[in-house]
Amino acid sequence: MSSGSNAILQRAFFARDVETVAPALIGAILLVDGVGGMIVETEAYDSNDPASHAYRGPTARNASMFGPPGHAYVYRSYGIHWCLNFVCQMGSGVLIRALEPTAGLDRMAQARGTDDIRKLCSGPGKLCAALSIDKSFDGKPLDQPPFVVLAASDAATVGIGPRIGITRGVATPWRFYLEGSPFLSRRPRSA
DNA sequence: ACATCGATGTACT
DNA sequence: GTACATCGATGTC
Repeated sequence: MSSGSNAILQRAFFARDVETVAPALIGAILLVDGVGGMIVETEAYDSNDPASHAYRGPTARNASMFGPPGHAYVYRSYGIHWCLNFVCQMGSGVLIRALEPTAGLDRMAQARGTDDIRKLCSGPGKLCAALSIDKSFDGKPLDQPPFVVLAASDAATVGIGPRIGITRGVATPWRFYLEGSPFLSRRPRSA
């Protein structure tokens, strides 16, 4: 299948503006301890963006967003779920919202309590549960174990739309997804 | 199809 | 006290 070599994405890949990195991650592979799949949905957040945790500057929670690019920013959402971001240039990050599961399906099913492949990783909280990602992963480099992030092997058809679940910055269309994928957190509005 | 609700850490007013 | 980058369950049209 892969026409390319599925190169490991290094720090330089992430050290760009999120508006560029977020769509470039569609079709990339994310594994944590060998469990994961293909990234099919992302959102971009930068420090000028009122929807971003980084908007009001560094705090204890968002410190990783102001650290070096190519690292993880993991935060707790609504007091319950964990969510994973890839840190890009200073104070910006890409929220990983959905995966198409390809590796370690049995371990994901156990962690999520369902066998339904479409429900394993179809949302930012779900995929962290499926991959057993928690706060202990915050600040870890993405180009070293337990993370593996591989470049997309084929050009993806990337859809663009408004971000989900925010109340500010709603006009900025920074949600990116693999067109037609059945593994998204929500179905995009059809044209 | 949509609306509402409960679970609750972290940051804000 | 209120809001929130969520999810799953429950209720209604």
